[in-house]
Amino acid sequence: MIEGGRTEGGQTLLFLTDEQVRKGIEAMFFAYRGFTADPDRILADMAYGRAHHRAIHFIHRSPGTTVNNLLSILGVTKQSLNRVLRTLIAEGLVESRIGRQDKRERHLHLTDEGSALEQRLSDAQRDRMRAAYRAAGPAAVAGFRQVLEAMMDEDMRRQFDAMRDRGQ
Amino acid sequence: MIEGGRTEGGQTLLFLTDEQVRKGIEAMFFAYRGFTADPDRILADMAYGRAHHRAIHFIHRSPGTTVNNLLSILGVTKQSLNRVLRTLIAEGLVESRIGRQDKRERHLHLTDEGSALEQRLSDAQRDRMRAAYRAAGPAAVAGFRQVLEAMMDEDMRRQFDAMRDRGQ
DNA sequence: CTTGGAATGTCAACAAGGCTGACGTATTGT
DNA sequence: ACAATACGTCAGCCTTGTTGACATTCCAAG
Repeated sequence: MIEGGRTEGGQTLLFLTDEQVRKGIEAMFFAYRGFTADPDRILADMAYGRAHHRAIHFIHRSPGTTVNNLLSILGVTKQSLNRVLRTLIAEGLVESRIGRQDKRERHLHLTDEGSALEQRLSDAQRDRMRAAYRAAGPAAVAGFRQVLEAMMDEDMRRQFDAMRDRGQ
Repeated sequence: MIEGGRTEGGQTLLFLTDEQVRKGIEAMFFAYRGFTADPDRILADMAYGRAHHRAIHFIHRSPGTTVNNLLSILGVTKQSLNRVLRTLIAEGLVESRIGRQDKRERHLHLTDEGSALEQRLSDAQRDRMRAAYRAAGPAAVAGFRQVLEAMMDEDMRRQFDAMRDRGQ
């Protein structure tokens, strides 16, 4: 599928039909449902939702990140994030430490309990992703990542690349 | 990136590290934001949201589809869909025709006005997708689709494949 | 012909998680 | 001293999801 008559220059002619693109859109829609399904199931039993998952994920990813930083990564308002963060701090999953240089800043860390939940959630999500990766193979995964990156907004791609550099 | 020491058997060893998988998860998160950004911007000016877009998309895709059918594609409750559908019908974007064989069923169609909005929305979304496809190239697109399909739930994949067969 | 079940619609109530606007409090930099 | 920054919070609104209850209409089986 998604083949397309290569020209002599290595270009393709047929793979950009509206139908192909539309199928990509729908694949994205259905895949995202699968992508969030497992953590959602876990969170449904608790008082948390997808928003909590996202916060926990990125705090785990960047321990000590500030509220403002997290805000721009998640792309929500501080009021919205605060509501989530407040419950996570109250329940002892996240710790908020006052900055040492700049005391206005709050640096966010997962507690042991927070890390445990993060582990549970990302295990579920990673299992699915890993299975998909395994089924598709490394070449497909490389293509997958290329297309996703090309699909991001500029700002997002910058955020993403910044995290990638650190993560590697 | 996402390389990985091939063994003699054509298997790979290194591309399934937690870090690689985690990056895939984050790529999915950021890319989905980009994916929905353009239609969301258009809809923000109107009284509609993402739910309306989804309904319109799949009605366009499968004209005459029943409410139940749409329900299972979208994966929401009938009450939730009904609220969306009611406004779309009231505003004259969607037409609901009583079934000829089974008069309990309602067959959904876009009106001209509904088609016009669908066009506007999917043009925006397709432009981004098309740009991403073009930037990544056909091989990457094939991999992208493979991974997305592998990421879906069984039921979703069945839905998706059914639509693919018709769409081609 | 009656009756059970299926498909649909509708009302009500509620929750999550977005949003805006306004305001308060430290703290920092000019 | 004063403006700007980082953060928290209150109040209120919207969309979009949920459950539960109930009415209607129709098909199909007894």
